[in-house]
Amino acid sequence: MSSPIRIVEIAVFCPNVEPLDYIWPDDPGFRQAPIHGLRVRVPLGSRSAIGLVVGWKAKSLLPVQKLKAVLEILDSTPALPETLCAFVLWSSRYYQYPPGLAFQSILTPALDPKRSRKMRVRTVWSLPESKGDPRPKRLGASSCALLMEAGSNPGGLDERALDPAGRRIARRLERRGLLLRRELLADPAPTPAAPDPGHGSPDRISLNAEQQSAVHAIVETTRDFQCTLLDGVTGSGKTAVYLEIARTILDAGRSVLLLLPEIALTPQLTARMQETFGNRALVYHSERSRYERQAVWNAVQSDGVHCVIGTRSALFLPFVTLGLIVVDEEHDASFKQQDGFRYSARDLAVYRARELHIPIILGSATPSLESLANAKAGRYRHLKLTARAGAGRTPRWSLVDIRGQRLTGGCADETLAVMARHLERQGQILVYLNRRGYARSLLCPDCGWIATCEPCASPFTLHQRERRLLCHRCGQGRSIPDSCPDCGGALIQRGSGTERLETTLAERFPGVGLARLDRDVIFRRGKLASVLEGVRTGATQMLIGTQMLAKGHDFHGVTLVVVIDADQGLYSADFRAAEHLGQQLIQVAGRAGRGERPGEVLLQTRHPENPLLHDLFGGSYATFATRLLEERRQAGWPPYAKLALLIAESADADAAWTVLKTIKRDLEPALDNRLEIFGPAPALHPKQAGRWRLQLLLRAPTRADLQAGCSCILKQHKPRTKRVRLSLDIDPYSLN
DNA sequence: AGCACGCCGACT
DNA sequence: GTCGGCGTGCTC
Repeated sequence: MSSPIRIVEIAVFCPNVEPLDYIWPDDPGFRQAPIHGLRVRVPLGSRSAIGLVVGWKAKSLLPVQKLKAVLEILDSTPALPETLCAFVLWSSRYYQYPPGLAFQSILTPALDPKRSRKMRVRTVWSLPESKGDPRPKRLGASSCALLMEAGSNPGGLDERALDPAGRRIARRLERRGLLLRRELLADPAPTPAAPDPGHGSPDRISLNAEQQSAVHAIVETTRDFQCTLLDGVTGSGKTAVYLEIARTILDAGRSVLLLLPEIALTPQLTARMQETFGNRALVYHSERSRYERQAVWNAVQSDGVHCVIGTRSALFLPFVTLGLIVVDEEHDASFKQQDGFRYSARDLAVYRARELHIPIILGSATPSLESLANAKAGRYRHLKLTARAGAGRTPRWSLVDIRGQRLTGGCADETLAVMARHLERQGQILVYLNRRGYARSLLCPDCGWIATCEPCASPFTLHQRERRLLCHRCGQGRSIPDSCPDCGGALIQRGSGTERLETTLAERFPGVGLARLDRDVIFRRGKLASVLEGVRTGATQMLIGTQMLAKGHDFHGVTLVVVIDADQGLYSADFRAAEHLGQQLIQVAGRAGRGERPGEVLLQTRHPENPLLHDLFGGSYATFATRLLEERRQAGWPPYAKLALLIAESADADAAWTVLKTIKRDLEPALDNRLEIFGPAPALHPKQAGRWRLQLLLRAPTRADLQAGCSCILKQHKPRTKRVRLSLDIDPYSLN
C-alpha cells in the first residue's frame, strides 16, 4: 500500500521568484507534519540549500519525477510563527523580491547558515574504493597533489582546507571517478535560553487634556485594526501618549512594538522607555551585537510580554502576542530599506497590524503626504496634538534674502546681527546646514577640473581637520592635491559645510561656547552624549549641525534657529524634495522656543517669494502639505499614483542603457494607459563601486496595475543578463 | 546566492 | 593536452 505523495512548498534561500516544490519523504525522520516556518535542508542543483516550509499540497504543477525530496528537518520547532511566515511571504510578493531571500534577510544569524559557522555542512573528499586500477590518465600537478593528500588523510580531506581553485579541481576529479565526495552534517546550534523578563513598575504619566483624549480614543478599541495618524506639533508630547497606551497594552498581557527611524540618535526616548518599563523594554537594531539581537529574538518568541523599541528590522521579530505597533516619525526616509529587500517598514507595519487585528499609531509632527492623504480619505483616524507641552510657544519665522549679499562663511550680515542679539540676551542658537565637511568641492578655476571620486562619479568633499578629501558616497579618502593635476593651476574651494561654518562663527564670535553635531563628530569621537550635555548645561551657546539637530532632542534654552540654506529641494526634479524640505525645516524650527522665552526662526533664501516657504511660516505644516498634495494630484505623483523603479546595474553603462531601452520598447505597445514608463535615466547613486546604475520609472494609477507591469518585466527578462543586473524598487522613496 | 559549464588564453 | 578566469544560466 502506497501512501499519497505529499508536496511541500519551500522558500529556498536562493533568488527564485516562487517557492520550490519538494517531496515530503515517507521516512521515519519525517513523521511530523510539514508545518509552516519549519527549517529544512533540500537538494538544489548539485548542492544542498536551506529553506522554510511555506505551504503544502497534494499535487505539483511539475511532473513528480522532476521533484526531489527534502533531505532533512533542521529544527524540532518552526523558526518563525505561522503568522510571521505569511507576513514575510506577502511582503516578498508585494516588493517583488524572491521569498527565500526575503526570509534569509529577516532571520537572525543563528538561523542563517551563511552567517553562522555552526550550521555549516562539511564536505570531505576521499579516494574511492579502487579495484587496483591506477588509471594511467595524465593529470596536472595540482590534481596529483590533491589526490595524494586525500589518500594520506584517513578521515578524508576537509574541503575547508582547500582554496576555490582546489575545490574546482576536486569536483572535476569527482566527475572522473577519482575522488569521492561525502557531506557531513554539523549539529544544529542549540539556541540560548531566553532571559526571564521581570516586571518594571511604571509610574503614572501626567498628561494634558489633548493627550488624554488621544490615549482614550486609541485605547478604546485594542482588539481591532485601527490606524491612527497622531499628528502632533513638536513638543506636544507624543512620547507620553505612546507610553501611556503601551502601558495599557502591556497590562493587558500583550506586547508592544515601537519603531523608530534611527535608534542610535534618539537615546532620550530609549532611556525613557527603559525607565518606564524596566526590563520589559528591549532594544533591537542592527548596531547591537548578534548575541544581543538573538536574545531579543528569543525573548519575543517565548511567551512573555515585551515592549520592543527598534529600527525597521524589528518589524520582523517573531512576536507571539503583539498588541500594538507604533511608528514614530513615520515620515522618515529610513523606514524604507534602500537595497536588497526594499521594503517600507511603515507601510508593512500597517499591513501587519491589519492582519493581527491590532491598533497601529503613526506619529509625526510632519506626517508624510501619503499618511495625510489616507487620513483625509478616512482610512486613518486623524488625531491632532496642537498644544505645546509646558510653557513653550510657537516661534516667530522670518526670511533673509541673500541674493547679492556678501556672505561670511555662508551667513549674511543680517543673520550675524540677529545671532549677536540672541547671544547678548543669553539665548542659545542652533545653526542648521545640511552639508558636513569644510568645503563642498575643490576645483580648478582655470581648466574646470573638479576633485572627483572615480568609482562613484561624485565630487569629493574637503575635510579640513582630517586634511583629506572624502567621498560622502563611499567613504573613500584622498590627500588634498597642492595644485590642479591637469593644468597645474591653483585650486579653489567652493561651498560651505558645517566644519567651515563652525570655524567662521568661532572667529566671528570669540569666547562663545561652540559645538558641532554631524556624522563626523559623532562617529569619529563618539561625542553625541557630551555635545547634548553641553547644550543642556548651557556651556554650548551655539550648536552647528546637519539634520541630526532635528532628531527629537529637547533643547530648552534655544531661542534662535538659523537655516543657512532653505532652498535645497525647492526646485528639485524629485517629486518628494519639497515635502522633505518642509519636514526638515519644521523639525529644526521645532527646537526653538521650547523654554519660557519666545523662539525665532531665520531662513536664508534666494527665493523669498516662494509660496511653499510662506506656507511654512508659523510652523504651519498643514497648509504647506495641503498645497503640496494638490500639486501632486495635478502632476499625478504619489499618493495619487503608484511608482516603481526598475534599476539596471552594470560596469558597462551602455549595456545597462540598452537593456532598459529594450524593456521599455517591448513593454510600450501593451501598456494601454495602465502603466507609463519614463527613462532610462541615471539612478539615485549613478555610480557605485565602479558600476553604473540607470533606471526606468514606472507609474500606474493603481497598485494592481503596477504589480501587473512589474511581474510582466520579471517574467520576460532575466534579472541578470549581459553583465547587467536588474532589480525593482516598489514605492521608491526618492527618484534621484 | 552558489555552483557548473563553456569558452578563451596561457602555460608545460 | 591541462589549468584558471570570467561570463552565463539554472536550481523544484
